[in-house]
Amino acid sequence: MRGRNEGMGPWWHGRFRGCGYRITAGRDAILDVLTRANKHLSAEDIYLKVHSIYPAIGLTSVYRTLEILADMGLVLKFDFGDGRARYELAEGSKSSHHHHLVCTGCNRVIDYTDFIDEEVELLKRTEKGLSDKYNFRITNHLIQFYGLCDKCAKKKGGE
Amino acid sequence: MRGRNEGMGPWWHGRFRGCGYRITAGRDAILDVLTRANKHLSAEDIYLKVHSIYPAIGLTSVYRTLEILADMGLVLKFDFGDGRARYELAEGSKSSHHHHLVCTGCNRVIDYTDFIDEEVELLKRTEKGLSDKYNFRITNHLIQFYGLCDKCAKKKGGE
DNA sequence: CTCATTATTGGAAATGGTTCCCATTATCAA
DNA sequence: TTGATAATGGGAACCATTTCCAATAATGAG
Ligand SMILES: [Mn+2]
Ligand SMILES: [Mn+2]
Ligand SMILES: [Zn+2]
Ligand SMILES: [Zn+2]
Repeated sequence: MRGRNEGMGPWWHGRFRGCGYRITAGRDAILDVLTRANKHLSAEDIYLKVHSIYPAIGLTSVYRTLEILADMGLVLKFDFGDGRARYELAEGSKSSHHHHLVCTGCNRVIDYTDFIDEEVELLKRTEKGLSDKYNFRITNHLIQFYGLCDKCAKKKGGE
Repeated sequence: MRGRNEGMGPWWHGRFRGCGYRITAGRDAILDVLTRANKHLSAEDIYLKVHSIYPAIGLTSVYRTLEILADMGLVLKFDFGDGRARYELAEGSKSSHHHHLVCTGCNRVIDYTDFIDEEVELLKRTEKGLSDKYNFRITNHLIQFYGLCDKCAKKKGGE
């Protein structure tokens, strides 16, 4: 009845060691926060959350760790147009592959998975075609829709 | 045999006046550069090009004008991950709607229109669905593929 | 055309997210 | 346990973009 991870650390330890990275308290805490988070956090958001658990953390280390995680493909880095990068754990236990709906009025971001199957299917074909034609090794894609959320549309429409 | 624009200024003068904006030499020069450009220019790129034609221009005005143009939908603003915004004239005389292929190795960007019809058709359906479900007024979308161009793939593969 | 109104301008300074630097510390293989 | 060295944190540097404001120029009324 024991969990099958009895005795070993969290899932990401293996990935880290595999890439030659050391396991540190700071990195553990950052992954912890990312795993727990359901929103799209900025580096400072993450720094503050980690800081309350592990006060020795430095903002610089947060940036460094996020860069490593992004390189390893464990987190995704987004630009939603508010001047700071946003991070979220890539496809994992909780989250599944999704795209974003961004309100240009209030910067609210909605994760959507509707139509994701059709989209992914078309994307696969497109990727294949583009890879062949332009000799590109495609590793990732970004799809975002921009517009006004209900509240912002009302606000603008009412004036 | 005269051009049908005899006597009136360039095409964007109407758009500007319609929005209550004044026509200035700086704005004319910026639009000129944007119309002529075929690459994805940064604000500084534009500033330098305009400066050689109209030396009185200031970088601040370039930023201001680009913001106006983006708001009016005449130019599109992109983030290709190199730390500065890139601008291109929206669907116009020369350019047609297209998406981007971004090399994460050297930051090269390729405009592609392959599959654009299928993509746009799916996007339309997706937009409709998302608008209804999330009550969003969608005005725009962004699609980018990331990967390594042939040169960068070779460089990494060879090591 | 002349003039008054006021949007626009350029330059300098401020902003703020991110990166760099480096002396100190912590990890981990041997 | 210990040595090699990866990782750290904090302050300073970086740099694209904004802010500020006095000077200027575009526009419409007369
Ligand atoms: Mn998301
Ligand atoms: Mn383009
Ligand atoms: Zn909104
Ligand atoms: Zn490349």
